[in-house]
Amino acid sequence: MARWEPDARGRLEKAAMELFQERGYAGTTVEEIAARAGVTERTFFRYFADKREVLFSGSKVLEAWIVERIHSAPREMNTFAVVTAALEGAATELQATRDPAFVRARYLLVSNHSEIQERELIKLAALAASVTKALHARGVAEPGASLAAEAGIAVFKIGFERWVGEKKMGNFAAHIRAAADALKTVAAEGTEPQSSRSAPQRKRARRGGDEPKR
Amino acid sequence: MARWEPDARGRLEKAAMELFQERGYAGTTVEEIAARAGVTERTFFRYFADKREVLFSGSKVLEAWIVERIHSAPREMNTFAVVTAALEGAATELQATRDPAFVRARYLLVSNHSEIQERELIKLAALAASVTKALHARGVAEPGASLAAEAGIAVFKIGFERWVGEKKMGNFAAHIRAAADALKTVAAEGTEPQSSRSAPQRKRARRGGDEPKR
DNA sequence: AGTTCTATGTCAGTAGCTGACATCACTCCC
DNA sequence: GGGAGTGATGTCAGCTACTGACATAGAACT
Repeated sequence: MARWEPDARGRLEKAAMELFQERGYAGTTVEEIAARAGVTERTFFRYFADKREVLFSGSKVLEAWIVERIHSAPREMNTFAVVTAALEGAATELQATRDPAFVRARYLLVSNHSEIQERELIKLAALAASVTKALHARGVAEPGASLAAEAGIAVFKIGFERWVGEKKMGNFAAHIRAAADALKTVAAEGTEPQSSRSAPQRKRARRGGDEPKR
Repeated sequence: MARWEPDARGRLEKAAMELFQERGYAGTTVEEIAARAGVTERTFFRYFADKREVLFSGSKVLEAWIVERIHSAPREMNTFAVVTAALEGAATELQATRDPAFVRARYLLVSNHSEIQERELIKLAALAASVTKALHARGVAEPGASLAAEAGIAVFKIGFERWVGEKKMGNFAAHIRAAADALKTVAAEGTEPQSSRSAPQRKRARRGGDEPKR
């Protein structure tokens, strides 16, 4: 028999999520998390660099999903399409492998605690950097690669928020596609009347029924 | 005569920047900052919510510049143009009122310390939220408002990085304009071949001489 | 059987941050 | 002009996140 219960990391993550929901993030100490997981505080910090990090085990996986898809995208596909397709694929995979209730609970936790939100944002920034690098490997030049990556992250964020905001969480990838289309529309609006900045505003075209209400 | 030296806040900010550059962010304690500013640690925390916050007095000003410009933009102007114009205006104002050496020093500090970078990112996220709100006030609907705001922030970030990256920092607003144009190009690429995703990649058009080397 | 490995525990210490209360020049008001 | 605030600061005690150094005991290897 093993000397210790296996999967201390997993137990710590589970204990942390439970306690954060029971008592709030600030209201629970690392010592309490460790105790519930049956280890000491010191062990917690061997697995996680700090208290927040316990909530972010999934971010490396997400990044891998996206980057892989960019690398394996057909050569002729244009940059923004590659990015959005990769995001849609990752979204589908995420939805297939994660419990929606967990995803929503974690989202609420993050959006209610700026301390955690900061960490989330830097993870997304790291994701953008990885996407940029993957685009460079496809031969995409600067600043197009960075812009496509950052725009992609914006699309992901907004698509995610609208997905999680649904009463019954539907198709994540569809929300991403909708956000990408909306971004294209917004960006294109500014294209023609650029020199004389007084052309009448065009109405945005309504796309098919995937968009949430609101 | 006054009981205390005036502008404790300013002295703290100055002392902090100096010490962070001398000994690094992690290598300087709040106590040291306070001592150099001639106050106690407790007083530091009366002016700033935490150690990082001492570096972010400028972010409210920047936000105000941008939001004001959005509110006062002509009604007929289209959304993305409003945002980029506001960013360009704020960029010009920032460049006119801040010492480039300070801006660069602060940038290097932020980009070398993930702890500070997290704070920077959440300030930008708050900025995006304010831009979104200002666009709502113009009658822009969701998700276009959020997307335009997030895309604008991406443009600002990348324009800023490329500006600070220049040996001799030139025209900030021009970098923002270049980034905005590049984003439009990137987003437009994905427009036509959407249904059959195998159309040949088009070369991106090179714009005029404002773009930095790299 | 002995050695080494590895995940964990123990302990002491630093630094960020907070609440409670004290101080004292200045100001206001009767 | 004297007493009662007021407001920026100091003092102090304390919590918690986080770290380095060292100890321990099964497990695995030879």
